[in-house]
Amino acid sequence: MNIGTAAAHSGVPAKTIRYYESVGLIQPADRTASGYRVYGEQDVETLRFVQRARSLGFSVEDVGSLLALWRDRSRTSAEVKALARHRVEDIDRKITELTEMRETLLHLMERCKGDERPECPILQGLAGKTA
Amino acid sequence: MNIGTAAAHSGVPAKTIRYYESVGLIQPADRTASGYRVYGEQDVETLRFVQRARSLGFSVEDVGSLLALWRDRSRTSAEVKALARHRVEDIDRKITELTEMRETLLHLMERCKGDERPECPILQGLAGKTA
DNA sequence: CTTGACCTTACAGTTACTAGAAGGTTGAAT
DNA sequence: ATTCAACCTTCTAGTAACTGTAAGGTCAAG
Repeated sequence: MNIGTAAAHSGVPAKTIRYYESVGLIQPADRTASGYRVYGEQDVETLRFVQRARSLGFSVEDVGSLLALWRDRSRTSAEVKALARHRVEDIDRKITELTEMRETLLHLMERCKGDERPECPILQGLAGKTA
Repeated sequence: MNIGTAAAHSGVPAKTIRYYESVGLIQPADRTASGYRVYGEQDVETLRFVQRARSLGFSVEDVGSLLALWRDRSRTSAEVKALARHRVEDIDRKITELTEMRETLLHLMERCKGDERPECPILQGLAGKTA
């Protein structure tokens, strides 16, 4: 199948597939005589794997490691679990950070009337005035 | 004061100050005869404002709007509050997304022994096998 | 044999900086 | 007067992970 079909089957845009190939995340596809990339079922599966891992927030580089582990029959499940654990820790850090931003913003908004008048504690807060 | 001092006082790195100037977020600074940028207290305050807004996750473009509102004596607090509300909504969406990623990952990890054996439900899950 | 959908490469743009290179300025110590 | 470090200047390029666009080749159908 051509790249467009592989894209439709895997959920990864054709452009992105080419990009992944260019950065070495996936193997270069075979080509027809005229230069078209050709994909098989196995390739589509790999693409789907990549897609799921990316959607869980693994970086392209992480996905590379995950793919290597996926293909390595001798790897231990501990290695994979460690990567997943790091990812969860990253996520936790981000959630904490976002939650703090949210609190601060809500706190500022609470005191802002949000009417036609110019007085705005939000801007005052951003300006650093404790007012 | 020179850019380094302004950087130290505002918490915005000198390089970043130049960058903000180059993209038009802040006004071009005055220059000495030899070309050094010169800053005053007011500039440092602006920089601090920018820094706080950025740390709350407003984009540089958003901060531009915020700065305009900050300087505009005739603006209504409703305008400012609307920007803040959008930002909170963005944050909420991100938190939801991250929480979902976290759940999925934890769910996969739960079933992975994480020992020396190769069996790994995490990889199977990423591969799309419901196993 | 032309049309339209598909494919190819290559380059620019996105966000918000950050690193590095090459060189000029300043102020203090020698 | 000179030297030295610490500052400043501009410019280019790199980061993550694509996405958009241009210019052009290919394929199957009518």
